[in-house]
Amino acid sequence: MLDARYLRENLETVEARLKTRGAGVDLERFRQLDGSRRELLQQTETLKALRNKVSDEISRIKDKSQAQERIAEMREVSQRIKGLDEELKGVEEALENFLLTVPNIPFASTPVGTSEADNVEIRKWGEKPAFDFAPKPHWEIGESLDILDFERGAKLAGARFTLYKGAGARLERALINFMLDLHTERHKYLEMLPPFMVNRESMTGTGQLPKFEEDLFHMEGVDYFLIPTAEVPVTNIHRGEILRATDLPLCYTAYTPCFRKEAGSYGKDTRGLIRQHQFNKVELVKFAHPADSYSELDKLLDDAEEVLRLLELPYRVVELCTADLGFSAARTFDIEVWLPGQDCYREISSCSNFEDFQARRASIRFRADEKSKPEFVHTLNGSGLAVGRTLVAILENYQQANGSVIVPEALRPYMGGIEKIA
RNA sequence: GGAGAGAUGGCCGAGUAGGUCGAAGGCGCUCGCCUGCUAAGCGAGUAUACUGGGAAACCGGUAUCGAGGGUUCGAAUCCCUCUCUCUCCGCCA
Repeated sequence: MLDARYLRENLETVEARLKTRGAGVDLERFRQLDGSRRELLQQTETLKALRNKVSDEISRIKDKSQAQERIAEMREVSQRIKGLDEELKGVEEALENFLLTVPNIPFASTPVGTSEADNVEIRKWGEKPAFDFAPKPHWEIGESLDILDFERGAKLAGARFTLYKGAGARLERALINFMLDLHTERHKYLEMLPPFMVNRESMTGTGQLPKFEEDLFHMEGVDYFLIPTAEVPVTNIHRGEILRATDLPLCYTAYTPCFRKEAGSYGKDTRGLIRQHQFNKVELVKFAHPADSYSELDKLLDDAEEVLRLLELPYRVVELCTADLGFSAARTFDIEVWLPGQDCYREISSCSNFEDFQARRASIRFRADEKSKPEFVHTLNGSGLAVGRTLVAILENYQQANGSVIVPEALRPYMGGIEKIA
């Protein structure tokens, strides 16, 4: 959520910068709502001040029969206050609802673009493997090794669900543990294991609601949502809190499954593990001092890249252009891993700085020092990494001519020492 | 699922025959003084949001005692609904 005061004072600038995202925002509506809010506020508060003053006087009068006239007056004042408050409430709700649907302002240097084609490649790492045979896509490898069962996944739940079997299940689990160990032991993140369902407030805090409810699985009977990413519960850990500046940055990592409806992606990535309703992810989340948030973003990105470097999987980093930026993000770098079976790079991590956008929604603040006023922290997060897609990358990059798959060396301790899935 | 108890400021904890309560007291913390031996004493300060004025320092107004609604001139205090926490019973990995 953007700061109403900042918006009020910089309406044109904000409007121009939001336009680069491609979504037009009618800030005139804001101007109207904000104006009438302040007008109503002044009216009702003036009356309340009067009422408080007279009520105080009444309390001093011993003989209440002497106060009847003023009581009658105040009765009327109270009625007017009630009316104004009701009107004000309506305006404030409308204003709040409006502000909750306005996306974040892109970072100053974010490349301006009109589609994902305008994303900018920042760097590449690793050598694409050379094959003396035609590399297969992971769904073929997985099925012929009998470690991924798409048909039975569909039988159990439906399309976009997969059953992992044997070495496939173990590989997924090994990856989760490998990533968590790396981030906790080497990168010094604190591990969290949060609820996989959250309430409406949490979803609003990170920006999934109110705008994107159709992407979420909602429980029947209770107002809970399945989390689409650990970002939601982990960022909301400090919702409504005031943190100590000396504790920043707070760096958390969490493994969770993620649940997404993938509405609007019919026919897209229908084969294999790329786009599932349920997938595993290890997430990195930071709460940072505003002055440090962009250097923290660089570090977070590097922490995520480290997973691929250790697994020796080729990848590239791209910076998202204004049109491709997520609703809450100010700046985002995607890590894309090389998938030889599909002859393309695919997103495996998305690392963003949300600046104070989520912090304002969720009221996550810090005090620079004892005396100063609380300020909003900057929140950041990134996948470190999407586990299913990492498994995909391993299958495709480490596949052999005979159909087997070599286990990356860094992963072998997590796989009971086995070197090959055959 | 059944029965009961509770939710006050950073923490602890007063405050229910409605007014002088943004809220006693203590702890903690900050600043100053004193003292001097590793601690104590004294004084002052110490919530947040919105909003009006001001260049600013700052001054004023309103709201907030779990959340929302009601009664009343006036509610932390009375009434209703909800949420959460705790205890006991049942069930259960």
